[in-house]
Amino acid sequence: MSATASDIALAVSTVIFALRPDDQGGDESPAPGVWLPLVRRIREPHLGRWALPGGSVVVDESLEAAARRTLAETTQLEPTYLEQLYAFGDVDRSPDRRMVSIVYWALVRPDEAEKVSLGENVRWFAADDLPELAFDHNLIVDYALWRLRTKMEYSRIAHAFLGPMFTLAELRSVHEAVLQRPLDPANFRRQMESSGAIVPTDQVVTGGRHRPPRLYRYNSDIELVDVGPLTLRRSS
Amino acid sequence: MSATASDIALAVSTVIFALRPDDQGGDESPAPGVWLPLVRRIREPHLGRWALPGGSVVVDESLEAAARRTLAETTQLEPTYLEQLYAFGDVDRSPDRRMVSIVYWALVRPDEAEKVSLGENVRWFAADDLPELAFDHNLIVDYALWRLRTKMEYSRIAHAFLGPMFTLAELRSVHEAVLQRPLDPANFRRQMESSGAIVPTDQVVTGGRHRPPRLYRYNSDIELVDVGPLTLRRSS
DNA sequence: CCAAAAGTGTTGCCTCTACACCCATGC
DNA sequence: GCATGGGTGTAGAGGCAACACTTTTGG
Repeated sequence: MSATASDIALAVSTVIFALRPDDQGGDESPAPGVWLPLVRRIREPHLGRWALPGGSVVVDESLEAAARRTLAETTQLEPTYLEQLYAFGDVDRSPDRRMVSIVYWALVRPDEAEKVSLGENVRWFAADDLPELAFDHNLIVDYALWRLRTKMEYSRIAHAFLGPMFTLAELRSVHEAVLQRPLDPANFRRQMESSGAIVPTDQVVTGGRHRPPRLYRYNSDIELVDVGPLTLRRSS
Repeated sequence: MSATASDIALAVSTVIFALRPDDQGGDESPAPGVWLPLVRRIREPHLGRWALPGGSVVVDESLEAAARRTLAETTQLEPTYLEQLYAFGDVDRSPDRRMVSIVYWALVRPDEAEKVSLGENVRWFAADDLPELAFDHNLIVDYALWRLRTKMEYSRIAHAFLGPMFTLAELRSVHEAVLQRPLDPANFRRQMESSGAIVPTDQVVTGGRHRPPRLYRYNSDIELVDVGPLTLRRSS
């Protein structure tokens, strides 16, 4: 009950999602799946196990800044989307000392994902085929996946996996990869168009073996209204 | 970057909602509104201002347990519903030292709400007519209100404001108070019945000036599937 | 009987889904 | 021409809002 500092360690961790082909050396165009990078622990507890990237919060940075910093330090990633997930603080979640983790979840584009410096201690894993992770990180990833899938259905976060311009087929394949089921191209098109979330450009993609698809851009005016009043915090 | 303890104070706070008549001494049956109890700060910073109930986390209790304990200590309330809201950790949210607050939000029944020991330092406030609160607590309440209203539309949390048995009119008045708009009794009945969330009992309420309404009970089998995989944590 | 709230029926609108069909390009 | 994915049209099912209507009580 000290008024100046606590005996509880405060950390941030981040679940970063990217879309990658499920079979990297196999077929020419396999359906993409959800992957995430993990880092190997180089100290006890859980030495050698894979864990979410993260670290301690420095006293003069916000929680979100801490998430971005530790993410860059461990994986060199700069996410296009970053949102708080949950604060995990059960008493026994770390074997050696009491630890409270503020967990964020993030999305990165495939080209950004390539910048991850792979090595002995950083690797990509398919989100639905993880080993036993350190601490309660399996539970955390499950929750983050649930949030990703839930939010993909009612919100417009799919563009965070893509570049500034994209075809409707690309956007649809993002949804299909996350939701793990095929979507009707015709209905998907109408839903996206009527939502006002995307804006057609006057450019098309040539070079395919078929009719050239139109390129779209995200409509930044119609911003997602699904974070509630917390978006106001950015302006203050 | 110490590995044992941080210079960051860790606290929990809770936004507790209850339904109360908006005009307490006025008309015979005014439409109820959303109220919350606040405590007056008895030390700096923000001495004298109203603030959310809360306190420090003890090293051997979970975050949720800390929320329940501090809530009981300051207001004697034991909520029927308690869920984590958000972790607030901006650098400048407390003027004297760095503080990270894990905020919960809770619902209590009106009869429970009466147990609050009112006095100089604890008072109920209408949620849409608050004074300037300590720290960033106005923002926090706004966010909690948004979550309450959003969740009321897709989830079944309204019963947390009621006792074990209730009429459809009572359940509807809870929705109307939270959503601040009238609902069609006929359509509301069908939505609730078809959702399977409520079970009719064989009891009715007599004594009114009209046809006696049937009493309903909540169906605990169909539990809310809207918290995701985190509900599994309770069993572990 | 009358007032008032409980409870039921019905209609029309809107959205989503499934699927048929046309369009534009490379080969 | 033909294969392929881009893009449009459309009929049926289901959900929801609005509102008319019947039922059951107290006075």
